[in-house]
Amino acid sequence: MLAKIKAAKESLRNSEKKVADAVIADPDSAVQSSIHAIAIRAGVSEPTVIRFCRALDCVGFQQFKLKLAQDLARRGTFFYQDVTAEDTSGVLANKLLDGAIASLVQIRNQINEEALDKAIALYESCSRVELYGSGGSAVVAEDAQLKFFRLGKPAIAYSDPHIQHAAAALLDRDALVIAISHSGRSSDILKTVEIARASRAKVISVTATRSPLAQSSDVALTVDVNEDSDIFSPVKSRLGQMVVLDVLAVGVAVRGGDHMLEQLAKARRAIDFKFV
Amino acid sequence: MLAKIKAAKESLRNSEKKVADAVIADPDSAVQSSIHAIAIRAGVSEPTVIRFCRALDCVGFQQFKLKLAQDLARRGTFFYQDVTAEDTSGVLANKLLDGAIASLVQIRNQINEEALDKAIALYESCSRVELYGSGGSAVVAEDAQLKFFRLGKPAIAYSDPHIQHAAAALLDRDALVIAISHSGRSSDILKTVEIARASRAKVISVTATRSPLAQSSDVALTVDVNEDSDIFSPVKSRLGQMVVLDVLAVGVAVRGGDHMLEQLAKARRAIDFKFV
DNA sequence: TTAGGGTTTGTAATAAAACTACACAATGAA
DNA sequence: TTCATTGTGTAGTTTTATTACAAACCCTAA
Repeated sequence: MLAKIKAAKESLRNSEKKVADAVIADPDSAVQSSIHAIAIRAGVSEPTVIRFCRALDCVGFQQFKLKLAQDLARRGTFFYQDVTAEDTSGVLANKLLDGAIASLVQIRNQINEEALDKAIALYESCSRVELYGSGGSAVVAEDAQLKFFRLGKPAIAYSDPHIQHAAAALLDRDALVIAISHSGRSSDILKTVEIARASRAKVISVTATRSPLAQSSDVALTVDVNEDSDIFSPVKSRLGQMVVLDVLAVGVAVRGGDHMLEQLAKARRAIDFKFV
Repeated sequence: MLAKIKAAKESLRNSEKKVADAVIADPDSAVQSSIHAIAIRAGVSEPTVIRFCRALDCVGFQQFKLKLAQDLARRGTFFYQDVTAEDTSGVLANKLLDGAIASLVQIRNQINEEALDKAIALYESCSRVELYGSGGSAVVAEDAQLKFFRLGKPAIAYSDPHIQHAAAALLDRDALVIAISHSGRSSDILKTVEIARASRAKVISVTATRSPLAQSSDVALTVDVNEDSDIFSPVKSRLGQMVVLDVLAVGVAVRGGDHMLEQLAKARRAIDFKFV
């Protein structure tokens, strides 16, 4: 629509051109304005605005506004923008959400199907799962625990590194570790994984590509995200980790066939009803 | 917007529900209709249609139509698809990520700037924060705690409803509660908030539009998401809640000026290095 | 240059849509 | 049952969009 206005502009009458300029100058406010407001802003009369709409193949002003609104909604995908002290809270929210969306899109484009299949296979051949994550990643580990313990095998999350060490030492070859870390460079988690592997447990890591943690695990589900703009701890990678673990859990569930899916749906409804 | 309508439907009055049904049944024609036409199709009076729009946080019918139109325009980029047992893990991952992305886009389009400003003001005027969430929302509460305790005021998260009750009873007028719940209908969280308000604490809720929890809090930061396709507990609303709380925390931080932002950046680097 | 055709634009009136105020009806608690 | 509260519709008001028409403009040709 905006393109259409620009293209049609030359063939418009003079005062209609003024309308075109006013709309192009600030399309966002145009969709919220009445004919009256636009007429004033363009310095023309109200019927001129209607004639402008008709020139653009719209039956009236309302339809024009609707088409323009839909156009604006579609424009511009999502990208990072740093927040500044001058942003209103609405602008701020949009920037942060755009960033979060952009990072999920990035993850979507980076999925390693092979790793995912391997990870699913590892879950299927294990008898229990332990999830390790500290700091921000502890939250992700707990969230994943909620999913995995419904899949039929014991699942437990530890966030304290000392307890992780102790737990890892008690694992055996039937245990599966899921180690979560944004950077994959924290000495605590590396030590924990080392101990776990010494106990012959399998290790899936959810972390950054080619990080030490990724390299020392059997399968790495990588989550790489542009974190520069995060003020707090990395929210975006947290979101990404949660989604990737959801993918893993759903992947396992789907392999279990319709029966398992139904059971999970039931479980979900029961829990939703009470808790969420 | 459609998700918002679905989420709010239960809390609407009977004849408003008829409007909701009519809109959901054929949203495409709804955006082209006048109040009159929609009123007839839903079998209600015209003011009821307007009241329906207002219930959805729109200032009037026009704004409602505009938002709905934009919503419809945006759909189709990323959209929900149910997973099936035949999906390869790659397809599965794409479907789930698309769904997650779509839900964040929805949230982005629903930001209530006014509520956000109020929430920021509430934080600024409180002396400490308590975060309450159970089940899946407990994870979100913990995540938010990590952010808020860096902002300079004590912040603590409780996930056990009994402890929440006890904690809420001990609050005073300087305390701020952030209550997190997907449905906003769990009796536990409602009871907790009731106690908190009796203690004269302020309450921000992160929950579904017009849910009982939203209605019984001072400010509601609404997160409405289409959860039909989730196999496990609502992942998407979890993501949304986390992002919304991130927006709130960043909003507070930004109001603190450049000095605060620098400090947070420092804190972040220190913690990243060690933990994440 | 100016009279007359068409074209462009605005004014004012009309129609339609959105919205408000209020009153009646339904519902639920005392 | 009565009273209070909530919900819903009717009728009127305001705002917005649209139409009809006339003034202004511009070009061409006498």
